[in-house]
Parts: sequence; structure tokens; C-alpha cells
Amino acid sequence: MQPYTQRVVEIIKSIPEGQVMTYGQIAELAGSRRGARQVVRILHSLSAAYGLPWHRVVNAKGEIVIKDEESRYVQQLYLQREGVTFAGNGRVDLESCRYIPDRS
DNA sequence: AAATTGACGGGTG
DNA sequence: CCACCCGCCAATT
Repeated sequence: MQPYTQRVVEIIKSIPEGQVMTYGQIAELAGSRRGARQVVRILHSLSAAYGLPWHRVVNAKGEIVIKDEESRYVQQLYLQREGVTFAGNGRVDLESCRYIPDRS
């Protein structure tokens, strides 16, 4: 596995319950400012194998974006169960739920 | 080995 | 607000 992929996996695993991160945010932390698509690919192919909290990742607008309809529902359910709040438009409230790790 | 594929993002108009 | 384009790059085909 590539170092970048490894970092992305670690970052995703570090997202606490009740909080979310965006694809771009993860990519930037992993060292590739425009690498959101790699994050997409990683979640797409490795979330099961590594037991990643894939449901804590949303797009930059706070929307749940998965192709499979069933999975969209499951993701929202998981998040709500963890206490993530949703705005009326079906977006997570990024203002209060975005996870910003310590950068030290 | 070359082409395609993504749960995206930001800029532009 | 919407539509469009292009960058990004490992994994998969």
C-alpha cells in the first residue's frame, strides 16, 4: 500500500464518533490538496477491509453522496445515531460536527 | 502497459 | 443557485 493511502486510512480511522470530515479535508491532511478522488477510491475499495468509519465522511457541502441508495440511508442513520445533526436540507451541520484534528 | 474509474473540490461564468 | 471543466492519482480493468 502506498504511503498516501496509508495516511488516508489512518486519518479516517481517527475520526471520532459524532463528527465528520470531508473528502477534501482528508486529502489535504494526507498531503494531497487535490486528492479528494483518492479518498473516494480508498473508501470505495478499502472501507470494508479496514473497518473504516466510512459513514463519517461527507462532501464539502455536508451532503451524503453515495451511489447506492440503501447505503445513503444507512449512512444517515449511523450519523444520527451518533448525534450528528442534520440541517433541513439533508446536509449535516458542518459548523458544529466537522472534526478538526490537532495539528501539532 | 495503457486506459478507465471514481462516495470530490474549487474556480469560473 | 446551477452547469461546466479540469486537476488529482492509486487501483482496477
